[in-house]
Amino acid sequence: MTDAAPTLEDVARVAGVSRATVSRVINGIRNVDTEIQKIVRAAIEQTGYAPNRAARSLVTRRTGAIALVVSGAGSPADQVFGDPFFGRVVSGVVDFLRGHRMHPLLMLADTEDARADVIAHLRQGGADGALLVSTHADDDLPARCVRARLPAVLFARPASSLPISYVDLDHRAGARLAARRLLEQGRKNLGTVSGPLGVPASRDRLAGFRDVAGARVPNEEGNFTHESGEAAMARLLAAHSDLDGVFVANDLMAAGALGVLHRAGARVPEDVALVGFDDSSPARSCRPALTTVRQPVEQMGAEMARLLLARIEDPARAPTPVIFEPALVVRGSA
Amino acid sequence: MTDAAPTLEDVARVAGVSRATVSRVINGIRNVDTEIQKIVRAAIEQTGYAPNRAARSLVTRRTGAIALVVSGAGSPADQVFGDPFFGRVVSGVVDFLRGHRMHPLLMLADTEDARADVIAHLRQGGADGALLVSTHADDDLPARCVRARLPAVLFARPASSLPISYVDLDHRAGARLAARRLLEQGRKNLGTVSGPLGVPASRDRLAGFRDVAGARVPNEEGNFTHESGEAAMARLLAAHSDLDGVFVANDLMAAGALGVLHRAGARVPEDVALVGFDDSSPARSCRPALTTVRQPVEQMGAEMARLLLARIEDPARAPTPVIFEPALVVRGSA
DNA sequence: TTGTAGGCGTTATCAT
DNA sequence: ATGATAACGCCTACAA
Repeated sequence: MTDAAPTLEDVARVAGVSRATVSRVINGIRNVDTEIQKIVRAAIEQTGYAPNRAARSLVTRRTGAIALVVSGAGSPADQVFGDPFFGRVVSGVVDFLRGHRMHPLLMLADTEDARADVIAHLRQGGADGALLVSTHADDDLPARCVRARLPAVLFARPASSLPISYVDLDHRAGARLAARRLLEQGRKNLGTVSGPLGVPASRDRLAGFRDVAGARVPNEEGNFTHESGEAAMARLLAAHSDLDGVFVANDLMAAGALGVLHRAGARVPEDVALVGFDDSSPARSCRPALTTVRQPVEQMGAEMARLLLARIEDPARAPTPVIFEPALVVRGSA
Repeated sequence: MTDAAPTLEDVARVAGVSRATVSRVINGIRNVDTEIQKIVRAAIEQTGYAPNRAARSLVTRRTGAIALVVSGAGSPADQVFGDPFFGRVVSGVVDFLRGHRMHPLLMLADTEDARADVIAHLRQGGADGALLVSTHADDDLPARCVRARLPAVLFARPASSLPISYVDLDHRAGARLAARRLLEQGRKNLGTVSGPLGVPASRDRLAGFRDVAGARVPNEEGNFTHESGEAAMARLLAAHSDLDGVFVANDLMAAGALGVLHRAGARVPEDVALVGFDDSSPARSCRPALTTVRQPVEQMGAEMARLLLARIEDPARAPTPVIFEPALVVRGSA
């Protein structure tokens, strides 16, 4: 048993044909005699041949990989990958990609060095394109991809207008759903806990809620973590003891808020109705389970991948935004 | 502006030197005149040159990528990537890899086709090696990697002995820690909720708990999900109403158990002390926060990556198991 | 339908 | 210290 991996040449020799013919068989190109196909396949089997990806990429200029980048200054690895939200994005992406025999290359772009590395990697042809999930609105990676003409698709609309495809949710409409639910349940004294107001999605959700609930409903700002949800809810409760309906801008914070209400002796939903956002796993595991606004994250991830592959296929393709509609999921909390 | 990416040749022409010299500068090989280095760097800057990864891989036989495989029959994408545990593994792996300018290629091997794809990908040189995280004990991917002589490292000891490196936790010792804590708190009537007994880690944790708490302590089997924790706790409570100390084999289930106890009117820790396992995010967000057995998952992920790179560097390297020690983290629940 | 031959962009081995 | 030059393994006109 020699150690060098068999090449097209070896297979061709065993099959008694030329390299070109073997290549054709492997790439499923017609115009190859059925009988010869059999012989070639047998030779492939016998030699244990596996095409060399690097050699193939060199000529096809495709790698079969795309970068899945979590971008934004200072987002510690453990915080990002631990977030159930990101897990859902990944899940949707992987699920779509597998059907196309492609795989995502995970990259964390939390420092300038790391961002430069992402760009370099793409420019070197280390991946055919990039899926960008920014954690901060002022992330400059999208613009750098555009400038370098690298195929890329974003999760969430870019802060400044850019010729680039992205997927997003109609956050504002989602928050309106939450407000209406609370109103329909007869709640009179509403309040809300928003996400960090630096990110567009947070602002949109707050705006949507106020569209329906009134521009003056009190808000406390959180940062999407469980702890911040507890803290914000506590502040809200301290300032407005008569609250009977609360919209919390994501489920993780809502779970925290639920605990605070509980310990304050308020029954949910009897005394205070609570609506979350995302429909992520915490929403299902809370007791009572959360009534929440569903964001089809997996689908959004899949769509991102679809847009990217289309763009890779046709570089001239015009950038497209795809906006998803939220839906209210009614459970026990409101 | 032409469209073809500049090559070594282009840079060489601009700098007025040979391709070889440019290559040397790029790869940081000594024996290059300082003055010429400057000229070459300027030419690189001017041309906007970026080395072609495929061409480089073709000769170096390295890709700079490793496969991070979640393996095991039928583990739906959303369940896997949503698991905070997997997020921690990824986090540790990415963190270590970035220092070595390498990136993980995410692959889900939940069907035979997908597993074959993983092997094929590696054999084709699509990645330099694989990190395998199996969800089932009877996963055959590790054996297939060994057979194909593909560098691989496992998370958790393989079911059947295999010449392959792996990282693992001393689960049994961890469970003993939990049992001792409960005993020290003066608890007399202990019970436990185990993970699925098909997986070695679950069996080890149960065995460890019984080492200290007694071979006959009642157990109810769960499957590591929140819901299964609720169900198992409910069964345990129904059969043993006098329980005053419970060890639940992971935090997710423990969070479920906590809710069940709560609704059953049992105060934690006053009436029933509860100890979890993992020290994952739910442990911190529960109220009371969970006393739990910490598993240094991020470190374990990093070590996996370290072992793999060492093996890639030196294919003759002997397989090594690395076992981590658990630690008790005391919070409010026990 | 099949074979021939050139080229993809690097690295690495030689001379010089 | 630098420059030719030969691989690396594959795809793809083009020719037959």
